[in-house]
Amino acid sequence: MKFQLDDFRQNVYAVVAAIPPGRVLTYGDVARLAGWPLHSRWVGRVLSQVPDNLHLPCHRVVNHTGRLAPSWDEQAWLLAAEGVRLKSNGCVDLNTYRWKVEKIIAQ
DNA sequence: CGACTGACTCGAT
DNA sequence: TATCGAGCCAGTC
Repeated sequence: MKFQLDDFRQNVYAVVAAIPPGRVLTYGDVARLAGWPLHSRWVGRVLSQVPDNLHLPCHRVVNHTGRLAPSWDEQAWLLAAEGVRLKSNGCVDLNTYRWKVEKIIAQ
């Protein structure tokens, strides 16, 4: 199956939209759930291009260490508003907030 | 065609 | 958790 950015993007949207409030996912998780485990980098690219009118909770997506996206200060604020407590170094506590899900998109 | 880039990840330290 | 290095993959120039 050839990689299609449009399909991938749709899956990413679906995955991100399904993240419950107060939980977070890593880019790798989103990529895996979207059906393309090796495209974690593409998740970041897609999320950076997601139109505002979709109102996706992309602030609930962080990298695998819990670090937030660079040059996006609003993310920390949004997370805090949902009760996600950041560690003093600005990282999300993945052990506490990482969303544990097997699979939400049928391939 | 090739080099570079990135909101990434993983293993070792 | 932090840092390093190597691997990753499609887009861009």
